[in-house]
Amino acid sequence: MMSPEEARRRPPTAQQFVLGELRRAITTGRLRPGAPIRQDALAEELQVSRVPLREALKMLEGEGLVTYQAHKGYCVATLSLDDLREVYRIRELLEEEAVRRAVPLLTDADLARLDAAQDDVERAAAAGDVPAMAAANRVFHMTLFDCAGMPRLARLIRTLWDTTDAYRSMYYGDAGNRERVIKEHRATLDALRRRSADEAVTTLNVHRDHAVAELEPLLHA
Amino acid sequence: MMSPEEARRRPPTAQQFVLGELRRAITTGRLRPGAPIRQDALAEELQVSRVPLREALKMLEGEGLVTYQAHKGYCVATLSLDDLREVYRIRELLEEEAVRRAVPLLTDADLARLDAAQDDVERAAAAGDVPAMAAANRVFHMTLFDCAGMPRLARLIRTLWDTTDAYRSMYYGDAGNRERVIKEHRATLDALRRRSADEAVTTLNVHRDHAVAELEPLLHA
DNA sequence: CTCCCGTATTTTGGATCCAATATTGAAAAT
DNA sequence: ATTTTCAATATTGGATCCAAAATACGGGAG
Repeated sequence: MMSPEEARRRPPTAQQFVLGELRRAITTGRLRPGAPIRQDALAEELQVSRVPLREALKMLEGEGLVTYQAHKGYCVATLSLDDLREVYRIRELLEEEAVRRAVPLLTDADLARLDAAQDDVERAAAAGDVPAMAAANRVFHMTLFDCAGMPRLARLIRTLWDTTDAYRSMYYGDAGNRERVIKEHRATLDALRRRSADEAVTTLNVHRDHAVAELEPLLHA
Repeated sequence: MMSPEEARRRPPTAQQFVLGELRRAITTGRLRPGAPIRQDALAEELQVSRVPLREALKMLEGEGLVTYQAHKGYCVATLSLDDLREVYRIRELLEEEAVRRAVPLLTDADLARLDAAQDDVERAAAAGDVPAMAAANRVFHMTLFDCAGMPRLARLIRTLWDTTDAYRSMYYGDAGNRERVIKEHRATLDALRRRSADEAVTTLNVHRDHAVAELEPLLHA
């Protein structure tokens, strides 16, 4: 038997539940990049059979979060340096488009939501809560991208973020990085309030470049 | 028992076999956009159980080729006019990047492969073989994109092509379109041989715009 | 005649079971 | 000691079976 609140949150199918759990486990780093995924053990841990687990894994394979070899199984995907640079380059292209489309459509309500998201980021940073900050940061950016009114574009960007989330958490471990992120967000918000797409794009590009510069060394380990 | 040739072609797992078959069925239009997918019937038709079929469907869901609703099942995805424009806009961004990266890296062997691909396109066009022309056209473009040395970018572009393939086949039904495609490919090849990224990008943009202009009316049906 | 409700049927979701493949380890041959 | 082979084990792949949900259908009330 499940408690009502639990039942409300839990997705209506086991595959969706497992998908969410797996995504979290990978993007938070609880499942390390490169680690093989033992279906039996994972299924038991999540209290489901292997069937919905395998469906969830196929989904993640499509998104590039796990790799698959026939008859050998799934592994958490690893990122090479080239992969990292490629992902960030593609993000640059897609996110610029999203921002340029979003800026003329921004409503006051949108700006308020962005402010609220930024507050969450700053609160998490002040508390030194790294996972919370990573989550809030993501909400901040996705809120903006969603304003572009291009759902497929937003989805692509999301999956690109997913592939590097496991590494991004490390980035927020550093207090200096946390502070810089906040400043850069404020600059972005400022540009958005002034409806300057060019400036918003520029500040976000700088923001991204800082992240990739910090991330690169971590990939050699 | 399987014949040796058949065994060699057929993927090592049923899920991969089904994935290929489904992809073909959807992109060639044998499974119509919007059509619900009856798992039992399809599984029997492909001579497999529902388990590998469902794994393949999850993969296609991730790529956006089918839609899924819990407890209701899968349908072949349909494209709205907005979807079409969005997909082509994203393609424009990503393909421009791919071409600009590819041009300085193009070897004579690459150009020879592109020429060969173009020959296939023209042969299929002369024969009036629409599916063959669609396939050859795809090979032509992907050959170029693969030269960029950005595998993730190429994969993204491929999945974007997949989502519109079902409609693109109609495009080649028209003889005028077939002829124009050939001309535009030749212009592109010319630009590539002269190592002019700008011109290649321009011709490909024109090429794409023609396609989307022809495709738009078809989406109202 | 229309609408609503309850039952029958279809279809999907998931668990278990068996088969096929890969991996591991130990014994034997060089 | 090293390598090779083969058997034992672990793990994945797939088929069948059962449960749960949605859809379709038919009867009754208004």
